[in-house]
Amino acid sequence: MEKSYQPRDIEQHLYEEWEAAGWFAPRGDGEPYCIMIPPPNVTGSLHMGHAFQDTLMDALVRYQRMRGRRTLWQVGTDHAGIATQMVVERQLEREQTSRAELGREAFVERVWRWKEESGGQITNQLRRMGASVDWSRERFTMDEGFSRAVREVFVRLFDEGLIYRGKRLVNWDPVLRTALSDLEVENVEEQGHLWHFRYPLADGRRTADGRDHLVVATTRPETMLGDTAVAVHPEDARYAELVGAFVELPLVGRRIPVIADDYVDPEFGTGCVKITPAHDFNDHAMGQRHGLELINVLEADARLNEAVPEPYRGLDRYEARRRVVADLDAAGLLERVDDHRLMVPRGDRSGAVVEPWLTDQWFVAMEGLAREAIRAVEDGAVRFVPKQYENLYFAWMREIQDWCISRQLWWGHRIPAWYDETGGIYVGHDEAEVRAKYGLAPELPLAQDPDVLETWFSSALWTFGTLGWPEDTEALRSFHPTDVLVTGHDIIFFWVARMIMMTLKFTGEVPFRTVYIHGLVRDAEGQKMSKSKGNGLDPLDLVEGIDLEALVAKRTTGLMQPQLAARIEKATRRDFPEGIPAFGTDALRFTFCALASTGRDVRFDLNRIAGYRNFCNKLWNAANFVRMNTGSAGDADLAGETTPTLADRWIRSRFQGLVRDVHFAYETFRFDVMAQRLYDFVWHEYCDWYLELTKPVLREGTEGERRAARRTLLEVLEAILRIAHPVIPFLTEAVWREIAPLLGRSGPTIMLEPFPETDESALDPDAEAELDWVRGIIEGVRNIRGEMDLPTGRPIPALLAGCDATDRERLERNRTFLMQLARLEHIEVLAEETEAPPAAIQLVGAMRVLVPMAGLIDRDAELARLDKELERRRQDVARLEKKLANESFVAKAPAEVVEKERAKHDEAVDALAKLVAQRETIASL
RNA sequence: GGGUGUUUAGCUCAGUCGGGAGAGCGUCGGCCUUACAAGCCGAAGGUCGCAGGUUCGACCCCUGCAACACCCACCA
Repeated sequence: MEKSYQPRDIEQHLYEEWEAAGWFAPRGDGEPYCIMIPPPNVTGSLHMGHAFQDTLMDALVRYQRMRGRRTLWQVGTDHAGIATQMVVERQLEREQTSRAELGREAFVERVWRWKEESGGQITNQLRRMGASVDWSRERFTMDEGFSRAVREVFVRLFDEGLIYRGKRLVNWDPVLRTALSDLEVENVEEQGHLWHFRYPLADGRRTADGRDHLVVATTRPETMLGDTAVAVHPEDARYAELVGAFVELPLVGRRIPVIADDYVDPEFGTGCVKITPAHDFNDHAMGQRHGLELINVLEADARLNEAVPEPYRGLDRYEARRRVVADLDAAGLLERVDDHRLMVPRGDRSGAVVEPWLTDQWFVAMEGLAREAIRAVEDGAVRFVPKQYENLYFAWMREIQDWCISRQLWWGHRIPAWYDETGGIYVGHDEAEVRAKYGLAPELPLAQDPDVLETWFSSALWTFGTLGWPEDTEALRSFHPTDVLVTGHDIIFFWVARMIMMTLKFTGEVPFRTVYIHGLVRDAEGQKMSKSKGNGLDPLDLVEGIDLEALVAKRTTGLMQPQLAARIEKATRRDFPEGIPAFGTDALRFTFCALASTGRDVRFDLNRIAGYRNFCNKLWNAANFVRMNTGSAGDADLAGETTPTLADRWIRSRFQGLVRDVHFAYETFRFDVMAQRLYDFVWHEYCDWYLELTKPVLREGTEGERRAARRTLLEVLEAILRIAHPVIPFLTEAVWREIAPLLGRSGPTIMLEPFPETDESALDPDAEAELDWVRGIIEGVRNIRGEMDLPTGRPIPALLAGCDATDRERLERNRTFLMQLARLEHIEVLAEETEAPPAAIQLVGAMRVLVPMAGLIDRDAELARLDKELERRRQDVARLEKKLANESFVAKAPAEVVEKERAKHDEAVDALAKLVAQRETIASL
């Protein structure tokens, strides 16, 4: 083994070996356990969020695999319709061509080629993270089998009337020129204006106060060309007489009615609202209530169409806005313009302002599906961790709208619907089936719907589609429902809810029993990591390291907004002046686990990963020590008689506590607690104490004691490796292969060894109590040594005063430990009748630990130290006295609590008295 | 407008059953101590966001408020 920990030397080749050996596939006849990976975009790359969730899934999967479950971690990628199509379209743009120029077939062909080229990147990154997914079962959402499942679902939903086609007002992205679902629209607050226009009253009417016009306020002037009414509140006295009257729509000249509708807020603006039923969701609803005409004034690219007066035709919507405002102003109809903050709907991929637009689209009727899915969570068939996400889920599901699933894209699952020339709709797996199903003549011309399904429609089938549905496969029977879904809260609606609905509908089962929701990974300032902000980190850069220049280049190339490059570069040079060192996969994984506390986002801080890299190094070096003391260098006979020391009994007992806590942490998805316990046990118990206690035994112990120490060193280390393996698989595997043979374990890999289970018989409260006693003395002496600046190398004498029989026995049993770890010259019990020499003092329970001052300790320094301690004890006593003097405390608190406080009080009083006496002694010197 | 989460040491975060708060990093002091200087030993550092309430007792339970973050929503 190398002297220092070098992750790059071990990680890569171990993974290749695991994969080649087929150890990731389900094996054995244990109870099945299954996790489905949230399929990443096939043409994307691994970001911190992926690395985070993949780490958590891998820990769960490795844990269950080691516990003997027949474990499947299903892997695959998503075709990610819009995202992927956008990437390829941008490539075409650079080549001075376009998808229109290529044509549909060639374009789709081109996307497939790009998928083949780039699709390996994310799976390779997944390998580098150590993910123990079953590659032999890798799936893609557009592979033949999965596509069949998608068509099957569509056809069945259509045949049941749960999928329908209709002309509806939908969210339209005029840049991508496709419909979007409500979820794909982000409403962002932006600064805009509120324009006040005068609409002249028709037929010579006047308002009550004598004006000849109404004033409407709008944030969308250009849509006025499609107005078909002006609305007021029915109880608004100002306008009551005008309801039923008409205004003349400026610029257009159309007579439009004044209507009353209680949607109108009389407090806002003037209390008059222009109504454009074809271009606003609220106006559309009102139009339906009042039978208003729908006048569509926009083309697919948001330019104005033939329905508007000639001067505006063909103008972009913003150009039209300027013209409309200018023309109204020129006509004296612009009353005023206010600044106004408003929510602007933008497409989540393109960033374009989305238009409500009337088009023919396909929808899924959600109400019934949602009802079942709500019940599944209410009944606990699906459980969210943390639980509060269930409320979020319920809130959305109870207000659910029908789902627009058609997209005007070319990359995706083509909608399995055909039309005849009269608009008749036929749905089936393919054209032949459609003709047979509907009894259509072979010569009847049919054309397939040009649109594709939204990506989330297919993702919703992920848990059962990947296992072979609609066939009744062995995999489906074994692994469905899956056990846990690990995902971020940002896709609860997009994906989790839809999976629950679709899976219940088609399998009658829930897709998973537990949904573990993790936080989002943010940068050290708490900002969301994103390419456009240039604050993202590539997990592999943390694993392998990257120098500053390369990092700057990576963050500033290919930006959507190149003008940000300078700022990003500056921030990068500030945050990573030395670049990023190579921390290794294990350290990164450990960090993710340690940061994964429940219900909050995680700030990724380089200091944390550096600390956990140090932890890996610590474990590596501990293993080094164990090997040096147990390998062929010494006598390796571990089989003979052993005489365990206190240290051996203690560490085995403590290890049981670790095992118990780690199991509990996995059960409750507290990866942070698990990491904390591993860190604490390995570093502060095994290394700081057990290894140190072992040194004198190995040097001076009897043969039986030495053998016991070697065996315990090895056995506990080996068990540590197994318990830590799900988190830090590489380091543990590398070390385990060196260590295990010494214990006669011959398995080929740690990943198939059993996970440590609790063993009550190893619990040893006596040993734990006695070692606490030993520690108390050692720490007492160390405190004196540290406070008095006595060099570690200089042995000092110690005396124990106020000892009872147990203390004396313990001293004799543990003299070697005390001498060694406290670096003592000698240690003796001070006889009852003997007067103590001037000494620095530490209290250990009722006992006093004394370090004689002669020649070592300065009187004033010791007085200062004593005063500090005295002050602390005085506060203790005061607090406890006050508490016990409180009659209602004594009367009402549980007896054992009162008793405990009394004992604490007595001890504190006793300690204080001893310190006071000691202070007098020292002061009189 | 509605909802959720967060607020604990200089920083990043734990804190289970209500019984006077912990870790890592950083800081300060001492150590090259035969596994590890990516280390060892010791120390300092807290008005648990604010105000009330319940309770013998509150970081913890209740109410209100504030700040920050996020989600949802039709105020033109």
